Amino acid sequence: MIQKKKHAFNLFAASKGLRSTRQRDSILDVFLSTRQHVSVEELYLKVKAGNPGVGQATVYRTLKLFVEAGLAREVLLHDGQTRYEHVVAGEHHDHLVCTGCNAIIEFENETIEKLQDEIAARHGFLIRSHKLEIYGLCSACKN
Amino acid sequence: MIQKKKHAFNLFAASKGLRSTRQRDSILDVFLSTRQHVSVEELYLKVKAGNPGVGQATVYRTLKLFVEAGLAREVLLHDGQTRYEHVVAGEHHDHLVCTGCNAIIEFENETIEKLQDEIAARHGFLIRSHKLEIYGLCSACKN
DNA sequence: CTCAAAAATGAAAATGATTATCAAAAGCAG
DNA sequence: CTGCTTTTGATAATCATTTTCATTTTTGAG
Repeated sequence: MIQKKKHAFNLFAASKGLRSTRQRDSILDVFLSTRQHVSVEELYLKVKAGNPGVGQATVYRTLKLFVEAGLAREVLLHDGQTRYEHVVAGEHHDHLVCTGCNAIIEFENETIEKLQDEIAARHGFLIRSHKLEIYGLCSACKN
Repeated sequence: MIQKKKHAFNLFAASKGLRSTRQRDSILDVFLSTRQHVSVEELYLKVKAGNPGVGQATVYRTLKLFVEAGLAREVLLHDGQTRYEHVVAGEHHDHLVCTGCNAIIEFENETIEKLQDEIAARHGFLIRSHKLEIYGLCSACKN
């Protein structure tokens, strides 16, 4: 799976005339080894741990490439930082965000997706992506 | 309706020990006269037109009060600016966001709301708010 | 393998939105 | 009015992100 994603990125890179570099490889490794919703800062720190010379501008730049390549997706929560999550082919999930402890619970709901398609169709709208976030308190925080 | 909202804000303000000021009144007026999804900058410019001395820090501060008072809701789209929309009691809508022309189409879907409640219940999650945004191309832009 | 062109990088400066600071002004209870 | 507290405007500070640009790497042609 990690191999598949790396391959996907290489294909993308080749098709765009992008070059293969040490820093892109290590950012990809770290990203792939990561749990969901990493911020750029978190990623930057992890990358630097294994590869001290990498600058954060490069991490920013590279994450945008991952998004273009379809490996990552931007997630904007409410903390003023852009986070990135893995894109798993054919899968889409949404988020329950706990405003108490910042936990994020993922869920999938096929019916909601279908309803979105219907709504879009009704408006002649072509869906590229969507984002559903439910804010509130998780079971631990609501008491 | 505008009267009702002003009243709501006054009640809120009173209950919080907030004072009634010229700038808050005029920011509220402008906000209420506004179409959906105003950015702070837009609001600031409009307020300044009728009331040149108002500073933008005040507009930022006051909008947060409106959110606390339940008159406004934050909407984060993809342009790096926080926007505010009116809260209409008992009504919630979501957005189709056209990435071509930045148009925003609102919609409501009762079934999606219900499904969200079910999902939350299943996770023991207490919903405070939610946000559903569908990105893509509107009928005019998709060709 | 060598080399020049093109692309990528790191460090630092720039940007843009938002927030904090603080002295002066305004609102309000008594 | 008076005095105390909140609010305000101007400006500085912050924070995430982007740009700039000189330098380093990569790559592909020869």
